[in-house]
Amino acid sequence: MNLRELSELLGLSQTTVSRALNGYPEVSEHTRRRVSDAARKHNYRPNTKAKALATGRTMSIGHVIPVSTKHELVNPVFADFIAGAGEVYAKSGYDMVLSVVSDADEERSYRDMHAKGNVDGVIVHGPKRNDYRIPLLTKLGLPFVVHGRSDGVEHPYSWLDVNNRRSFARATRFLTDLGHRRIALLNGLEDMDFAIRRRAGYESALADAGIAVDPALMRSDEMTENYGFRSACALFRLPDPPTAFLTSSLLIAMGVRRAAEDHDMKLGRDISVVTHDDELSYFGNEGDVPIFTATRSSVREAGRLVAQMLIARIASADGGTEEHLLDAGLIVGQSTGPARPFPRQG
Amino acid sequence: MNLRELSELLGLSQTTVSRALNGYPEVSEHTRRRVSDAARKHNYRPNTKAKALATGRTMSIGHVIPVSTKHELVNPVFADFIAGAGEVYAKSGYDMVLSVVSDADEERSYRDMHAKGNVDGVIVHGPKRNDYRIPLLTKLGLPFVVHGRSDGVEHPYSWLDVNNRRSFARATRFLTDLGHRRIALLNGLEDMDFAIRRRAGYESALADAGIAVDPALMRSDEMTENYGFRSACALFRLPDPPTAFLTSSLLIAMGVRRAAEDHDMKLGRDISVVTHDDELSYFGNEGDVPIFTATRSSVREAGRLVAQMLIARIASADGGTEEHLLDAGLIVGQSTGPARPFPRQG
DNA sequence: TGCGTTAGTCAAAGCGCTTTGGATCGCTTG
DNA sequence: CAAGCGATCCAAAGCGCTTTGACTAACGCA
Repeated sequence: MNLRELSELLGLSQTTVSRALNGYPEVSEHTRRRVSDAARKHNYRPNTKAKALATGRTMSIGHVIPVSTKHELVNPVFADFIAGAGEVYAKSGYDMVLSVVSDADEERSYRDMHAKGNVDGVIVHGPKRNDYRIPLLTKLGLPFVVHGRSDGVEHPYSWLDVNNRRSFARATRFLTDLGHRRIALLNGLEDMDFAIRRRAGYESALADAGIAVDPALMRSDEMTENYGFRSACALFRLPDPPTAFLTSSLLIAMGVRRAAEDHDMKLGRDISVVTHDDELSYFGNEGDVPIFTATRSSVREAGRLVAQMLIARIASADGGTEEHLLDAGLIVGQSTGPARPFPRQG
Repeated sequence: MNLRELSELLGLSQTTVSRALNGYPEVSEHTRRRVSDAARKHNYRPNTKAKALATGRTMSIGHVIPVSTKHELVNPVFADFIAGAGEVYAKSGYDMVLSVVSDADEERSYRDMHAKGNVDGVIVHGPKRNDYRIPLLTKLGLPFVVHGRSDGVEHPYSWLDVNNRRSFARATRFLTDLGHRRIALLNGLEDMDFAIRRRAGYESALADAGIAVDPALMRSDEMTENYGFRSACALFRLPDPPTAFLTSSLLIAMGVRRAAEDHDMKLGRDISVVTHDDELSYFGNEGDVPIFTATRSSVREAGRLVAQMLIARIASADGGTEEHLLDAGLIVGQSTGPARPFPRQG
């Protein structure tokens, strides 16, 4: 059922039917009702491609999700981010188109999206420091919003981020207040903007507490459970091991927990862990007293907000940028306690 | 830069340029080269919408990912499945369009996709027993492939599944061989097809070992870490608690591990766990002797295969269906050992 | 009565591509 | 020499929608 058929069926012109359906005022209430009844009855939906071609708007938004070539890894927060964004898209009539792309092909992927014209805008995921995508997209004139920020980019752009620096400073401060002085930082890849900010927060809080930064306690890599496990095991073997860990994701924290338990240490008693928690739906670090003490910020909510920002930006192409800084709360759970000397084995 | 501009630039007709670019034979090698050089130079990409409208093919594939209204939960295996599928799409020039949809709106979502004509085919995720989507899509004539199967659907359709029944039978047998007789099953939601098959495998292996099925040891819910934790805690309180667990996802298994450790029990020594492992990239239940003994099958590889099947199906619309049953291997890890009496507290 | 105004409708152009159905040219063939 | 043919190329139609510009009928007003 297409517009022509529907209009013939009604004995009206395509113009009138189209206008009736799209809420234009130049059509009588009586006809409008007649048209929309018929449309509903025959389950008419305007053909997306034709509509897109005619209006120049595709009503779809691109997400380029990079797959690390090194580990073939997809960041698990995407699932929840996309759930949030998808919710908003569904309400606003947008489609979400995903390109899963090895990070080597990422730039071409953005260029193609623009040239092929199959999206009205894109969301930029996982910005690095001085991320090349921001000037690129600005130059192309493709509307975008960044989830995160990029230190080093001077010109204005729209972004939404959590206050990584502040929240990691708070978390560190929380640990030093508990008496910890050997605090390990298990961060994400060090070229990621968020990782840089988190480290800065950590270092500044250490400085405030008069503790020297020890590079031996700082690690960064892709945020897997195994990375947490291996790192913790290695750190336990140090002559002067840490009594607390600050980790950039729940997965890492779970790895630390596994390592601790393998060493017969209990979280919150023998060793403390604070993690960032994106509130992933299937993890559920919830409850009155959650498992992990955490800096918490819902990535799903971020998805919702970023999607709204982008839609607004597409609608009014006046180029005004918008910046949102979310505050991550510090939630105290079972994984932290006063510093204790490291329990030496044997 | 569009086709008209490019053809004017070259002093050729749009027809010729289009044919040159699409590899039709009616154009001389000399012109073809001239055209493709110019296209490359000006970074010309045919406009997707126009091409789609003209050809009737959108070159994109839909994935409807349902968000459980109950828990607002997105299955974390999607991220990896989509990574696999996306890889294939990228190679074949397809786009992936995602609809994140609360399961109440799911049916409408499929109907809309078909009526709006913005996808050439869809992939059906998470089939339940006798899933209504299969007859629906068949009726609509929208090409599809199911990831999983649906017991109760009679007419033929294309699917790819792992041998859930067999692999869970093997896993159960593995545990009974180790002397376990009280084996708990922590399954996914019981209306899911895979959950039904896994339970069937579990029950048949118990029967083979002459063990009566105890409903008190069987649970099913959405597969979160918390569900694993809470279930294990509850089961530990039984008068006759299980000595082993069979779980449907690594997340559940991690919950069980946490519960065990809270009860001062060690996996593989005091209690055994076998889990299904989708080889999610960020979990990495790897190594020579992985953490968990597991029935293992890569969901990313499944994504690749399903995508290929669908593309083939779209290309040759002759309606022949294809069925693939993958075998999940049983990998022995550190989480299993001979049965021991449950360590009573106090 | 004549004319401007307004509400309601329509025909046709255009979005950027593919594809059908010629057209042209240079050569070979009977 | 006329006809036929392959190799190239082109004009124009069509995909299904929106939107511009025009048209018609009805109405109010001087």
